[in-house]
Amino acid sequence: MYSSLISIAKKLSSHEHLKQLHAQMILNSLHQNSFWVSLLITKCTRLNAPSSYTNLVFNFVQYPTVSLYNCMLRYLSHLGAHHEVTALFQKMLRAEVRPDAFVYPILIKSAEKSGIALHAHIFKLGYICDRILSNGIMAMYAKHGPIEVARQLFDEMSDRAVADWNSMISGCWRWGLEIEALRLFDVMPQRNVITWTCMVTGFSRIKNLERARWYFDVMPQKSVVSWNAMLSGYAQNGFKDEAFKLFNEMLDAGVHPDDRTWTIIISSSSSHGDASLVELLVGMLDAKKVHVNPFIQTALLDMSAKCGKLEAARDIFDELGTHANTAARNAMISAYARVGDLTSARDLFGQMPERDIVSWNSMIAGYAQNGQSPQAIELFKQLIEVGHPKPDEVTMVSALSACGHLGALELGNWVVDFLSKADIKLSISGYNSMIFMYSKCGSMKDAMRIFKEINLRDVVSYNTIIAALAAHGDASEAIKLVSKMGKEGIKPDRLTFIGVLTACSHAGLIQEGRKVFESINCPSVDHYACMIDLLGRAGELDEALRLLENMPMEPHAGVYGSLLNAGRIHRRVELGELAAKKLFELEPNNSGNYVLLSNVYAAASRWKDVERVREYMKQKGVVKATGWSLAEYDGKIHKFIAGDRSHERSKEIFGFLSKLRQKMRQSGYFADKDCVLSDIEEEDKEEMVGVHSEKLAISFALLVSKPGSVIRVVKNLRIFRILGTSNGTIWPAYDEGMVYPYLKDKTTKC
DNA sequence: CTAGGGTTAG
Repeated sequence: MYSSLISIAKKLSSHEHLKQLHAQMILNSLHQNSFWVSLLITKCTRLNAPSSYTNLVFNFVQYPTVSLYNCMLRYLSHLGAHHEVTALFQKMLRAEVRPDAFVYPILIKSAEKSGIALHAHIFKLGYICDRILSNGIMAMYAKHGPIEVARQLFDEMSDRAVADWNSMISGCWRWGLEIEALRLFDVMPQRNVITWTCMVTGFSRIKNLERARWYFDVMPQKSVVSWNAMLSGYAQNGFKDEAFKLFNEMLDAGVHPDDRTWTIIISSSSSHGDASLVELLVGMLDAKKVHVNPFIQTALLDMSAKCGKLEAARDIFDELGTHANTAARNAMISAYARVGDLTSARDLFGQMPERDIVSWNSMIAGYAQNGQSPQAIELFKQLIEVGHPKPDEVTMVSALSACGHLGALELGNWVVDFLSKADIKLSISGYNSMIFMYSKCGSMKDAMRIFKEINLRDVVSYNTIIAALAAHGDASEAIKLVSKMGKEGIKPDRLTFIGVLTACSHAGLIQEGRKVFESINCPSVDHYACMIDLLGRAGELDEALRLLENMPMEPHAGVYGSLLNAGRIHRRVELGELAAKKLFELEPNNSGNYVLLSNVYAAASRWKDVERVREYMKQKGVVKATGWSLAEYDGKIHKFIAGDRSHERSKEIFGFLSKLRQKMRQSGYFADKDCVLSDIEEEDKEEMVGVHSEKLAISFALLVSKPGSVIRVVKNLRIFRILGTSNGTIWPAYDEGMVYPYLKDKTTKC
């Protein structure tokens, strides 16, 4: 009677088969039989059956035996449902089913993965003498800390098995006790493959690939796990070529890659973004008839997405169906975010049954990288409100970057404050994003402070601070830093030179700029654009033109843009026209170019030509991009669009603006053109085009400000600090450094 | 059913 059941059980390889078997069991009235249900649930574990189904099967049984409980606990633990493990264990105790020796290793493993302390207490009560259990408990402390407790248990052991040494060594590596791990390795009486593999992963983790490789090479035998460990070491540290080389060596050595090997290889080739590599790998998987599990599928999904094949990624995602775990969903979210489809990303994010920190980070970064900083910050605040999962460095990098793009210093300070209170450890990239935030918000002092405080800097740290100095026109400091980075053994890259050249340009340092330009090994188009900008701004327009004509590559829009701007500043209409002509070809829809050309004519008082450009724009259907400004007030960002009345206090703002103007006119006050509130003559034109966004922002700032408060209005590089309404003084915040030199000394009183 | 290796975010 059971033979047909056994034959079904043997070939179980899909969820469908599970259902078939269960149906047969019901037919044979075996769905109450602990033995058969155990068998089925063991299969469920292996095939990652959904918990809804497995729970159904389990709940059929009225009086489960100990071993059936064990199977179910193992299933839940495998699934990562550690709270359910605890619950089921308690249910088992309530049902007066006496736990046998097999249940504890399952519970310990679950406790180990989840760090649920409750379990540990249960075992400590009397199972410490069993060597497997004592190892389990020690391993738990080694993994989750405190490592000292693990050490104490280890020292108390009467006779230590290799497994105990291995757990302890692994724990030492995990908690950064490199020296102790090495010492234990040296003094232990016996070592096995696992011990050696521990050393390989240990050294990989601290990025010492050479020593990791040394242990890998000298180990007496290797298992697939050892190969995987070494491969993963290379992959995680960005040594893709070495990973591939080792993978080939592995195949040559006749070692069969397992599913984890494939996962590592696929994910490490993801960053290549090379479509042909996808085909190669998929071909290999086919040829070797590899069973593609959800891990491999997720890696494939991610790789397809990174090669720009969103459709293929979505296909894999749909194929995964119920097997799509959090990681797979996260991969899909970032795939959408990468192409800018934030709606789909957010939909998926909203539908997730469980969200881990990667889910939040993917979504927040998605917003931050697609120019939607307010949404990024909004989501970050939501995460803090929910309280879990705990934000990590990646979260903070995105949040800080969003604050930086908005110029929101108040928010930025809040994020930094949160970060230190939550005790989130930062690496170089975390500090770099802090430097970025401060410098974008105009707090050069803080940016410099962080830059000096961190003892490890990389090329990104330097590029960030140099770009900031460039924006402030502090060229001498920028040049100093380049030579400093040389002393620290950091090689300047493309972006470094762009930064220094920009700095020279803003400070008008032609000689220094020339020297820097000549020192660049193989200047790119961007470097030429910077150099032409530098020469052009400084008035050396003929030299700029010569440089342009002798470029070894085709100039891009940036190069002509620099020339056009130079033509405007120095009223060289013919150069401006030349540049504009090229720009209209290269970027026919960029309204900025048309505006710039009309400014060239305006600067030369050729009003007819100004009109002609405007006509030309209309004729071509080019719409001038709407201006916008931001004001940060009370931790919130207020956005103002030119001529727009959508702000909730719009009425008051417009009223305030007109009062302000009256006051200015009465006092006969007149300031020059760069002061936003001063260009009264433009008022009539505003009737047609709408009020400039910056005026709205500043009016708002003045309206809400209390004496002594600081309100920041940010647009491009201009930050206004409001000292109070009593005398209504505003000025560009050059005290914080964030202005071009030509804005200096432009203080307005209203 | 002790100890080593996997997917996703910057």
